[in-house]
Amino acid sequence: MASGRITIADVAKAAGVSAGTVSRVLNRRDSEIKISEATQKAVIQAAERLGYQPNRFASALRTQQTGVIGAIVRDISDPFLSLMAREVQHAAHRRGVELLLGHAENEADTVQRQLGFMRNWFDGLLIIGDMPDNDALFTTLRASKTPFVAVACGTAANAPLVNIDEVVGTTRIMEYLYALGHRRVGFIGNTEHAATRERLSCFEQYVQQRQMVSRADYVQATEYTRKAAIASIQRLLTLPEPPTAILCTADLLALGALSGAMLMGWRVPETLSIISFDDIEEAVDVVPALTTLRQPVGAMAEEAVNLLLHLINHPNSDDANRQILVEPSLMIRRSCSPPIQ
Amino acid sequence: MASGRITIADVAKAAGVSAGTVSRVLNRRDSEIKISEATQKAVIQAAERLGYQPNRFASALRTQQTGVIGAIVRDISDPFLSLMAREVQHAAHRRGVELLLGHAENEADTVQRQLGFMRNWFDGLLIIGDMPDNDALFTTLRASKTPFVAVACGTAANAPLVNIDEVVGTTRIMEYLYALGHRRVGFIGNTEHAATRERLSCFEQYVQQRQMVSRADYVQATEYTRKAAIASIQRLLTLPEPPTAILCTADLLALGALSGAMLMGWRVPETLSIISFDDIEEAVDVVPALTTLRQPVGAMAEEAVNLLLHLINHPNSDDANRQILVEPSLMIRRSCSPPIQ
DNA sequence: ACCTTTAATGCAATCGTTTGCATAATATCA
DNA sequence: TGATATTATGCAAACGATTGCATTAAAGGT
Repeated sequence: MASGRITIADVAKAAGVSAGTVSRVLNRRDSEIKISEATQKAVIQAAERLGYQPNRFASALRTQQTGVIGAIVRDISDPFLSLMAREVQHAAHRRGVELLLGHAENEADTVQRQLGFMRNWFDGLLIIGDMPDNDALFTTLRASKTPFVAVACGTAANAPLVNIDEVVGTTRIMEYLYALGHRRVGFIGNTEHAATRERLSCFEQYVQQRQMVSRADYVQATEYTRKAAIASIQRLLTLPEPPTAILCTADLLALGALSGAMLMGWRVPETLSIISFDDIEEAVDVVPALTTLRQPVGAMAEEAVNLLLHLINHPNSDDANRQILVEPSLMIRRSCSPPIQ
Repeated sequence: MASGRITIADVAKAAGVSAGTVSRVLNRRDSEIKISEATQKAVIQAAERLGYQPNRFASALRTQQTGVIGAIVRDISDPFLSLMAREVQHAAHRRGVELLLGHAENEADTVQRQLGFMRNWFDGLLIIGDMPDNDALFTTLRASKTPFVAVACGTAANAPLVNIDEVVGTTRIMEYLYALGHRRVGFIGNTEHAATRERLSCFEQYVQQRQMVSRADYVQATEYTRKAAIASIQRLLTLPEPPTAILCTADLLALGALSGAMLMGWRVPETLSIISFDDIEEAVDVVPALTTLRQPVGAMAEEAVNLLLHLINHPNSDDANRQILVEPSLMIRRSCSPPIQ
């Protein structure tokens, strides 16, 4: 900790006032008890001169809050989630609060550990990405009265959340594919994630409604790794009647699918179209650039931080289950074209 | 914060002992003052039954330490650094201490902000990745007597650090390229990073020593983004006598270079070899899989945490400038082959 | 049986802030 | 000019854990 040695008492002495007064001038929220201009100057100068840094622990002990929020990220090295982590921190800074990140390793007991730890440290928590045992997590949080907001965990949870509108998003993708002429579409995603399940059900509904080709083996439930996506697409492409387009529920999977297809000698988009969700940085730089449904990460991060701050400051408001759905947008690039035959 | 209501006093009352005793049984380091078996049982049971969770702020206020360490990461959505962040947290957990992450946004003032904040909160700090103003940062840290370890910041800093041996690594790469027959090698890297400068100087030395083709425009100083790497390689490949192999100081840059080369119709490794540093997850899944110098992230993370913990527990030890260099290893995959002509 | 050692626990001060209440100083009014 | 309202500050009690010192109770020695 290396605590700066000088305390509020030192500043008080230097400024010739009492400790209470120092405290008041240093964090007076406007329209509170008045302090004369003269003492304000004196205190501030003294504090500056001595390089006073308040001891956050003493403060937290007394006030029961820390002014910092925590974010538990499912997997910090997932490109989409780390982007969200970055934006969320940025948004918090803009609002003048600190934010610290914890990585959950995508494992249930690590999540619990992080949770038990961070709950005591922070004024509120952001849950970023679908954890292994999402609902249990939310229940715990609610029970302990910890303010929290779930980000990018799907839209179904009974909790305050920020997410894209999955139905709108999936439909937009399917409409695009349909308009290009695709009737045989494969699906690759990790169905352990709530959001993926929502996308899948919307996908299936669309396929049925438009009377596209519906085959059970067109849907590949896979782990959320590039490697798994490679295996999945290889399975898809060796089917007797392979799909002409593949919908991946994340750019990460699409990148794997792309590698897998290339390894088998397919060409994207000439002989196979690939479309996905997220729009991570890499999506635009890879060859071919990915056509993907962009999640507006910056806007989502901002909404999430705002909502959390609101919940912290109004513990009993009726926004306790506010669900914020933001609109995604389709970034049309190079990985899709009309099917060949 | 949602502070669990019950305090040590409640536990004391329930167990029929004093608060001091409760404190002693709950965190007795072995071989200290003795407590009778009976009271130990009573206290532990009471604590369990009431679900007692110590208030970490009170504890920190009194003891001047928190039992958690912080890690400032240059850019949390950099694939290599986020891998390091993940491993570092894992290593800390194995050692029984908590670790929290902060993202520095790769900007000098955000670094300062994070620093001023985290210094007061944590027992020690890990600095992960080369920050814009590295040396100033270390000086500040040293001045404030904050225990810290620099990870993946190069080997030159006057600070306790963990890094690969850059000379060994770069030499290994160059020897491999030379053995394949390459004599015209391009270099892409962000020379604002200390590690990159070390690699560059080693690169130049090797080129000279082996009398390979040495041209100023073979060295492309670039930003650390895929996009910038694309631009760099395009410049390299339009040279009158373009290199036959490209050395990128990071896989991220290699991936950009790969895209750039493909866009211009070059084929890797058939007409151009690409080699790099890091070995991120994607390196093995991309097509062609990258030949790259692996940084043993897990081992580095473990060394870093161990060293930091040591510095925290022995503030005046003479390890204050311990430099730990670990050995990298070349992962030979598909992105390099002998030059064509 | 009394004195000394040892073992087990309680007491109370302390860490540095914040904040309700009391007080001193000044201004306002009759 | 004295009584009252107002303004600016000081005082001291929390917040919840840790820990040096004092104390009690039990054990050991002669």
